[in-house]
Amino acid sequence: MRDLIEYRAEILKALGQPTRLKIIDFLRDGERCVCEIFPAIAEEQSNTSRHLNMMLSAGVLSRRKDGLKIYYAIKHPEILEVMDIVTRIVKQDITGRHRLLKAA
Amino acid sequence: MRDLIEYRAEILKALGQPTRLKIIDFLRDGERCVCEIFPAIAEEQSNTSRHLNMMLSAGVLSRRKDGLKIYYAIKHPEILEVMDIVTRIVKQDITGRHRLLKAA
DNA sequence: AGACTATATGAGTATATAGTCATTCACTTG
DNA sequence: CAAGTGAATGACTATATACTCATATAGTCT
Repeated sequence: MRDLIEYRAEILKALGQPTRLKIIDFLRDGERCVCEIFPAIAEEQSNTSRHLNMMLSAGVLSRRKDGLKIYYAIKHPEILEVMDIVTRIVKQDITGRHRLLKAA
Repeated sequence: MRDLIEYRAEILKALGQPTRLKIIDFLRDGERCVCEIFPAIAEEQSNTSRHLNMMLSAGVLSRRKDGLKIYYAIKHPEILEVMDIVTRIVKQDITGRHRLLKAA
């Protein structure tokens, strides 16, 4: 049970970085190869590759080879649920801050 | 909209660390003061304080003063939903790995 | 085999993070 | 106001992270 915490942390950490979030957002509609991903998020190929690998070993993404290309996809649909919930929290908090700013 | 990503990443990063996960787990039943939290998770008071502050500014926790004591609580119930989903993913993945190990 | 394309990796750098120990700050109460 | 308690912070260390540039690897096609 000790590792459950580590494992959960690994997944959440994998999601908690802007470049990786951009990747997740881009993969929302389905699998994509690296050659599509790195231009879409405007990052270097090598940097993108490292982030993809990191998310793969965290259990967030899956990988499929097809000839020269390697396709990554979001491994669990629940990941998208998580993202949606977090987006909801953020939006709530932002409107909350506006309210505070107006009050000040 | 640029900041939405940063904000989401901040929240997820705040959740993606074992010590902080222990805190979240401990706060599941409601607010607790620092003096209850750090013994419960077996971490130093100062380290605990830093993590609490970090999660506070990430928008994950809320804080309430009462005399000498400071009570922290999970700010959004959705955070717990996120934790539940991630736990589900982990358990799925672990049974998946067992299957793989047995097959090997 | 040789040229080509897609992805991964080595090496390096700059910055961030988690943690510790000692101290300070904030508040309460005698 | 002095003593005491609970929480935050300064200073430091060790490690991890994100990123870049250059190179290596793996697969394809002629």
